[in-house]
Amino acid sequence: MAGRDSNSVDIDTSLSLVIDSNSISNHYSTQTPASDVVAELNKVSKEMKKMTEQLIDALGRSHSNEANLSRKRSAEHFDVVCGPTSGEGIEGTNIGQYPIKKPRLVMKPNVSMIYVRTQASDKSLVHKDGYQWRKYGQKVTRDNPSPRAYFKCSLAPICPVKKKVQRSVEDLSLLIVIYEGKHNHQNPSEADLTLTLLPSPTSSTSSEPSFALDLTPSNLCNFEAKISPSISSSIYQKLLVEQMASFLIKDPKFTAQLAIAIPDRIQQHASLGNCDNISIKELFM
DNA sequence: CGTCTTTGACCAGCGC
DNA sequence: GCGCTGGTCAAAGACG
Repeated sequence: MAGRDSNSVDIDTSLSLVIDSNSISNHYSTQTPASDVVAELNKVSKEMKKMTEQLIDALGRSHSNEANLSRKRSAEHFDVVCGPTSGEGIEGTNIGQYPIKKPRLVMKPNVSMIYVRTQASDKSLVHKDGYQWRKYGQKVTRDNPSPRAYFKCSLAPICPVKKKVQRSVEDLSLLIVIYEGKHNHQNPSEADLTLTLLPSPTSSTSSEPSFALDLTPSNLCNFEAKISPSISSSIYQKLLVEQMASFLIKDPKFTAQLAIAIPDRIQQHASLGNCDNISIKELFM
């Protein structure tokens, strides 16, 4: 995989789409009031929309430069496709004003890429995402002196997901993680993160409704789609949301604050007689 | 002893 | 057909 002459180059250099888990962790301190968390959620949702537009713009520019690409293996045609969007790819979409050339339209389904900021001193290619991986290879590629590590989901062959991890050639503290496929099982580390945001039959006696909020990344994609319906058809927004969500939901401080904030907001809506079938968007807007 | 990582060899796709 | 390159395999070693 050559970062220099694929779509990833523009993401890396001009957009700098990087999530720093440490900064998120510090940001949502346990001292943060619930109302501040709600305000932050609003802010984050707006930023996500803005970043999505920037990403689409950057990718569009990279597509416009594709005619200058040197020879490339078809397998090297990088696919920025997120999550369970099998068959969607970029095919058939027209990102902004930039046309997409046909030869690059052969996309692998269920391929996504994330950037992870790590300690610059950390030379390992370990990226902890909650799933268990088995390393099956490592290779130094032509365009990057840093080795690329190949991982399979530890549940293989039941789970066909693979991931490739490599340090950015331009920023050694940046880890590029490319996922291929979709897990057909639950993330072990997320299994206990499921709160309740659906009307519960057992809560009928209480004035405070019980809810179930599924905080798995796939569902947060839906959450984001509600936030910005104008670009909900974009496949790239899922990439952004999954990346952000995966960090947010793994931060115990953030989830704790969210657990406090949600019932608080629900109660506010309930007091306005407005608690049936409430969406996340309505809850925080 | 079982599991995981390392690493050289091998294979397949692509351009020339 | 050949060389280059990325991806995968599998034996050997490390580790708990």
